[in-house]
Amino acid sequence: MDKELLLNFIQHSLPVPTQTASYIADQFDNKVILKNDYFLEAGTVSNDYLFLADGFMRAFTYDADGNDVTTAFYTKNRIVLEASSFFMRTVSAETIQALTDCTGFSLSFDKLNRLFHSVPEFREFGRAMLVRQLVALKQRTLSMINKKAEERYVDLFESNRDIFQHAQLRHIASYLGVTDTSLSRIRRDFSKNG
Amino acid sequence: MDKELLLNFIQHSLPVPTQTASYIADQFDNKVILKNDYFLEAGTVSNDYLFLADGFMRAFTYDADGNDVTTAFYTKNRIVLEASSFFMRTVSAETIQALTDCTGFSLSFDKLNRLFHSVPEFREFGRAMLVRQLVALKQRTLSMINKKAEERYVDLFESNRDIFQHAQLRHIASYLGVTDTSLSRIRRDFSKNG
DNA sequence: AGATATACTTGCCAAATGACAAGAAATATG
DNA sequence: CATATTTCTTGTCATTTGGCAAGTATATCT
Repeated sequence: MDKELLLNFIQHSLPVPTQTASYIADQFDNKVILKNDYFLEAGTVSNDYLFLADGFMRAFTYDADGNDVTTAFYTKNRIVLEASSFFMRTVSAETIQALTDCTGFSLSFDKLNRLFHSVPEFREFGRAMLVRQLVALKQRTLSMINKKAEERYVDLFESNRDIFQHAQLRHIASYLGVTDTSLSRIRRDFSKNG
Repeated sequence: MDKELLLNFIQHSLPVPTQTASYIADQFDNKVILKNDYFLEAGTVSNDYLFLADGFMRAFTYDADGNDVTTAFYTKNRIVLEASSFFMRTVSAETIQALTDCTGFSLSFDKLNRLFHSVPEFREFGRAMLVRQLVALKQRTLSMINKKAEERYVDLFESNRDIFQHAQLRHIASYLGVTDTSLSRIRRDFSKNG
């Protein structure tokens, strides 16, 4: 497994010389997570920042009635991170699970902090990481308020069609804030009228 | 209006010499927002970080049916900020409104960035600010999933009783994710059984 | 391929929530 | 202080959504 994709990602995120980018990439460890295995378990502290080179994951928690609720999907060439637990060193309420076999590159909390000290430019990387996480969460929160489930479904379908290739409809349903029964009805109406 | 409260807040957030804290505090401008006026309007870019010295505010947006939905409450001695718009320089989907006459100290985006350059310790302040915002948003998002409205009501009542002194019940209702009708019923059941 | 398990759709019914309206209470205004 | 306005509660009714179960389709395993 070579680190080309990771190197690409770093250079795309941060304007640093190739040499520095290589040094940063070298701090990452190879990570393999088999289908259905966990990258992070609820009740534990997240200790790894992960660049997902290949595969597909989801985060989930449980609602007040004990139903499994998907809170996020992660696709390849993107970051997998439960930022709140990772940065605050608190136990996570969410579990992150591989939905297909996954490979990627992980950076521990300690190594990330060492990079902050040894590579000054990397601090900007940290700041950008936080802002990105915050913006993504905010957008999702707002979309749950100012869009109907049907609209969120269409958005997801248009923008992230690959999710439909990997995730089960009940995972997508709970991500959209409805039951699988309701999603079924949304899909029926959508294929008729939409 | 003196800046003692602000100075206090800064020194509590950041281990810096009094002189440095004073210098930071000097960058803030006095801000007065009268009851019902806006600190931030939806559709504009947030340009101010605000330390609320006195008063009470709320943030709100509209749902798909056009209903006003409260997304946050802000109490005195705390920060008022729409982080996503402020840091990304994008238009805000939320409006932040004073529910009582408010006074505080604001710092513009430019001045904040200048502080990052002129006061190295301040960068840690920025990082901590982002993490706090992220954690708060995450906690709220999760509580909307894994607690019932009744439980969120009790939590809010126990932890933030002053909100009930200032906010209208319909604002609290939408913040909890229910209509004012439902909140009325929750309160009735709560005063009977709880 | 055949058998078994899992996932998806659909209909029916129940429960929860919202919409609306009327009255009571609280607050603001002249 | 009296009136007007706004907010809160509560009842009735309608709508939405979920729960459940049966049937269908799809995927998995040997």
